[in-house]
Amino acid sequence: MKEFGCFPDNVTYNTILGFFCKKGRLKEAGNLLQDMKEKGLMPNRYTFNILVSGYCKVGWLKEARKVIDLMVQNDVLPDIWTYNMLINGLCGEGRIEEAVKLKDEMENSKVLPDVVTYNTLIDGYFKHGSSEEGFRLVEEMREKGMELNSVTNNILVKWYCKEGKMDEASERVRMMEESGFPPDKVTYNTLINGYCKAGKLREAFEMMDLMGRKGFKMDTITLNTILHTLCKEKKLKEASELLSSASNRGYLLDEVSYGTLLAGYFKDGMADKALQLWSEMRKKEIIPSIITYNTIIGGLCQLGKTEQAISKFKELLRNGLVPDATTYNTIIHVYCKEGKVEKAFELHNKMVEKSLKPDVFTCNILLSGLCSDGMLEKALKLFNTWISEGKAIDQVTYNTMISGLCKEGRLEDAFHLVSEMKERSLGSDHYTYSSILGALASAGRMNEAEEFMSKMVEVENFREQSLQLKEQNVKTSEITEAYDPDSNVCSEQIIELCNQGRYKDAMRIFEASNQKGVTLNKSTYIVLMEGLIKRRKRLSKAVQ
DNA sequence: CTAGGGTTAG
Repeated sequence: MKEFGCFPDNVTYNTILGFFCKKGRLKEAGNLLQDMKEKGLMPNRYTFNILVSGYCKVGWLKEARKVIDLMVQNDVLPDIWTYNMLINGLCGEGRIEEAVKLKDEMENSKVLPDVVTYNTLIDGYFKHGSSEEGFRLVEEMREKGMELNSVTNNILVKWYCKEGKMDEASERVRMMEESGFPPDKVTYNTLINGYCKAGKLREAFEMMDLMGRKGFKMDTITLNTILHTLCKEKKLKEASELLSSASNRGYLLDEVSYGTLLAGYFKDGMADKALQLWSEMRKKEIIPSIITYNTIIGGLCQLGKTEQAISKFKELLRNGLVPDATTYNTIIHVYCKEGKVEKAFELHNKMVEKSLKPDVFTCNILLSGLCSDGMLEKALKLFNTWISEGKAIDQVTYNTMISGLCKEGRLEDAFHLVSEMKERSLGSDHYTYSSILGALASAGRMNEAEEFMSKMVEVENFREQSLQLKEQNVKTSEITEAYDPDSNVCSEQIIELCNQGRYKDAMRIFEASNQKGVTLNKSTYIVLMEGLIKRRKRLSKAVQ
């Protein structure tokens, strides 16, 4: 009896443990493990592996390694699952080199890498920008006589989609049809998402049709893809209708479905709808993941409801969820916005304490916080430390520093960063332009402003950018941007003056708005810059 | 108990 009672208990525990780990609810997982030990049940290979997977999922790799040590102590050797999960964890952190090293280590031990190992690494390389290495591993698989399975192919399809190479993606799918691994549900969902992201909605719907004809029923992920696309197109009403009709027609909705619409509402300034949806979701007992919590916290922060945001943060901790980098970044951001830079840094330290690595976002937020709080020197120091430590920085990092320097009138330093940016092949954009332009205008150096513009335009693909922004502007202008009246009035005036060819006057308004610290619409900068270029051409013609 | 599709932040 005892023996019989014991065995199913262990399995039961493992199953529930797996459920909690999958959902990122580590606190509950920990409690359960404790409970298990108290009942005198020994963790087995499954138990250990479940824990490794749980820790890897939330990025606690050190803890995952500790579990592995514990395994060895208990005479349970790590198996192919353990290795693959750890490799996946490393890839998720962008630590591909270490992951590959682990694969080599496996080869030396008796656990040989399998197709899962390769797929994990290939996807890791694709996700972190080294597609050549990814393809090299595909070659290595072939050399070893390993067959590419549908997961491998789906990884490739996804990569082509991400690169916007939809023709090559379809070609890959055609190859799959001839192989032993025909396209599956994931393949179709990947393609549908690819077409949606590329703005080719007609093709996306054709693909949904094809998916159905191939006998695959639309699932939650297909629905969520469409929901996301509708939200992106600002068709919130349609999205909301889809959500309720899908639910009525028996489709399963999950926390991602709700999270998607929630984010859509917040982005579109419909905060009350968002909050309403949140309580609707809670009523349906759909448990939000860390990402959904991030959405609501971000939304509340945007509304200036910091207290409520913090209370949601505490709530997620109580629910046993593990905050991720985004969670910390969001709260660090709101502290910076409120001028509580010290509190922001405290949280940054907490982040490090929890072995979460501050990323580009964290850096950018802190830099902008320091700059707008009049601590430019500190910002510069942080910026330089970040660079000397070889950490990743991006366009936004440079733009933040350039803007900070420009606001203090340190134009020469700003110019220096603009060229440094180019050296790192990070392109300038309208943020860069507007900072420099604004500083030059404030200093009354109009001629240089124009000169700077035409110089930039020669190098960057400015025209394309401006076309893109104009397109975006058509969409956003359909919805009233009511949140900043100052910004709208100034923007309209500037655009109107530019249309009349009165660029000098436009610059004057620009200068004034700049001094007041008013942020203009993206498109205003573009219109103004184009105007300045036209004027410059006109002047140079006149001289000739 | 591991790999591939959908959600978040500057």
